[in-house]
Amino acid sequence: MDHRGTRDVADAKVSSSPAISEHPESRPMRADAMRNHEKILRAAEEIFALDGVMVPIDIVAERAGVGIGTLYRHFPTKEALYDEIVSTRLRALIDTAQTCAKDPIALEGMCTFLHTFALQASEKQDLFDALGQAGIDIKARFSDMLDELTSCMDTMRQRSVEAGAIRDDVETKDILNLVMGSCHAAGYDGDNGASLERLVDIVLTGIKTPD
Amino acid sequence: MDHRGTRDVADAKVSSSPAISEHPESRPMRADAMRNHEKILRAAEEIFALDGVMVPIDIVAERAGVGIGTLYRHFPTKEALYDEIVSTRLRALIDTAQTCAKDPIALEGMCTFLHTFALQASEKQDLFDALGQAGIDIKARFSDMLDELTSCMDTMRQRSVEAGAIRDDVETKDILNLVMGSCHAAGYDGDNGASLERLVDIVLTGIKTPD
DNA sequence: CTTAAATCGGAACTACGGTTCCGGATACAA
DNA sequence: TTGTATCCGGAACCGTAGTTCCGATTTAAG
Repeated sequence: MDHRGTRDVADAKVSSSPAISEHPESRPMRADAMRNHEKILRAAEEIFALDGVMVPIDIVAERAGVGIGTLYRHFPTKEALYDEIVSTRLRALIDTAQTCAKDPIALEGMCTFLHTFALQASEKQDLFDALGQAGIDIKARFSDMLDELTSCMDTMRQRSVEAGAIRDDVETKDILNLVMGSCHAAGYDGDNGASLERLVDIVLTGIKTPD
Repeated sequence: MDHRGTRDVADAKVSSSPAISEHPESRPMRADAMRNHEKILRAAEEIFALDGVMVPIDIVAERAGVGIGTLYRHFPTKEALYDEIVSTRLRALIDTAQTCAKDPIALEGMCTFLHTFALQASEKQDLFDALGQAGIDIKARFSDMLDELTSCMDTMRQRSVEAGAIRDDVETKDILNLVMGSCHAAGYDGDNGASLERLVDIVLTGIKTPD
């Protein structure tokens, strides 16, 4: 026992160059605009991670050192901004999942992934929100990515079951929600990392086949 | 394995007689007023259970067949109404916990309680909200009851540990949050009961001492 | 039946968060 | 340097949810 890992993965930066690609014909975005776009993204990343989806939009603008109007020029909607951030994070998580799903030792991959997953969800409040809490509609927004993620996890689960490593009567989504519960537990104590690892291990113990 | 139970407990009715006790001197509450008080409480119970804390207050009034003004006459605040409902439910849960804490077989009591707890939290959305989600401030409102509940659970946990039945490195609050995670999982599928039992069992397996 | 106190109902007020709009400022090509 | 297309800022607007207020209605005592 002791499946730490958390690898390097899943801490990608939100980037993309809005200057180009939008309308290949027109002039590139003005320098100050690009700078602001970046500042907003940066601020949103920090604030959403800390306070989640519920934070008022003007807080983000303020933090970015930018007016509300400017923010809305770059992102037509609060949701649009939120999407940008969360989908990037989800994308990174999916990449991790895909890697883990290929681990020669199925259970090993599962453990690694769940720990990474838990860490990310507890560090990034927005991700956490998107993954479970909040409105159902928010979930719908990322449904395709969610499906992709779930399907990766299902691969891990199935392979582990076939290897006789975990119980065959547990659904993938159950595992996911159990881990989310762990995040919730660890989150509200300011209790960083330490206990989260332990909780995830409890869940893992629970889904393993009894020796 | 198969610790069902869910006993009879924990389904108490919200009651109390507002007519008396308020001002022992003054006249008793008018008949229609008492009827309305009751109707409001009844409606709130149903709606909060179904939709949680977030439901607009006028929905409750409407359901009770009463004007908003009337509702506010009886409960000066949305929170007041919410308090009434949730604290009654919490009280019932504490009673169950106290009973379970006395079970001669410590682990048995723990299992019974956790299943009851999970069932209640998943059936009564408001209880669920109060216990975890939502704002931290809501939690603060019931802090003394929460403490009482936690202390009961801690008794169970400690006795189980002493009996060598469960791991000694798990905190009470961890257990609670793990179970909440289960509720969350079961809740959003309209998946009633069946899978919830299974999830709680997973958690229980996870916290037991390896054979 | 009369009448005053208690209660009812819902329009209106308040606070808050998202979004729009437009006069003024800025970048940058000519 | 100048002109203009682009961008900035934040006041104002809108919808939503909680709460207050007061004229209309009802209870029940005399």
